[in-house]
Amino acid sequence: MPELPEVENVGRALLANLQGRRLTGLKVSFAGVLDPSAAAVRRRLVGARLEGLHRRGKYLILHFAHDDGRPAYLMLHLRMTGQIFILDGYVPDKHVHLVMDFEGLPVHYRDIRKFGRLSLVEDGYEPAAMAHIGPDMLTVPARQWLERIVRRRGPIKACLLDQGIASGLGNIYVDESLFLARVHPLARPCDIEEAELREVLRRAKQVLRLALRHGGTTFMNFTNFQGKPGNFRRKLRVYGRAGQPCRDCGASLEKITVAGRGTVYCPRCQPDPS
DNA sequence: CGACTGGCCTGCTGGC
DNA sequence: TGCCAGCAGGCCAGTC
Ligand SMILES: [Zn+2]
Repeated sequence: MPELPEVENVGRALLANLQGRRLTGLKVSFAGVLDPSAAAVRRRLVGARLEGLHRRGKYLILHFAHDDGRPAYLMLHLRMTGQIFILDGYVPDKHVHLVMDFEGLPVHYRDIRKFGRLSLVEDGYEPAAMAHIGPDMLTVPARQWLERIVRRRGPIKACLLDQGIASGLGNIYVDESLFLARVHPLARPCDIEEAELREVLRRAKQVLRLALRHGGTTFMNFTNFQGKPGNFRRKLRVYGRAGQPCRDCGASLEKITVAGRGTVYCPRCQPDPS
């Protein structure tokens, strides 16, 4: 599922292929992915040029401008299974909901579970729709992140998934970050030493940067912009490895549910907080 | 306000 | 071989 590194790669791909091009047409086969409506998106965007984009966490905002200077902003969130294909000879299947035409170059939006959204917003950086989204996890200063998390009483895993504290981590990289920081997913930030919290942030940034370099983690639902699968999955330490031996100590990795998500951790490397 | 839960969706898997 | 329950999870609305 696309997390920060995958979304960053999508953004780079969009810029590399489409910057300066004009959106000349929009074919909609499932309007539910467009907010507030297919008609509104078409009216606002068709005819405008893609000038740039901005990413915060897993959100992308595409910056368009019409010839008269009028701006238009489209916020994109891929959620679980959203994908964008800009590939020669791509044949859309039943899960392709949009085809955006950029002066003859077709851009396909595909989403098996239909959780993803493309929303018109009023600002290119701080739209109202993102008012509750915290700073980007990759760049948030440690001091700011600590202020936002240090008094929380819920499980640290739930806090790392809470995009209002900092944005960008999903289930995969949360489990990886906590393993690397040797912190139990149920530990509470309000009980954790500051140095240990700092280590969680440091590891989270490290994991995100590493995944970015490797083109992201690819399951069956993400293809990076060259159409090649990302190869970060091989490097995962705990995610998807329940019951297998810890790569550090050999103990059998355990699986529990935290914040409604499957959670894998090493009972020896990440000792119980109680 | 913070913590927690259910619902949205579809494809895949395992049990019978 | 087919059927179906259960699982996967990011985010939001609703509840306490
Ligand atoms: Zn271990």
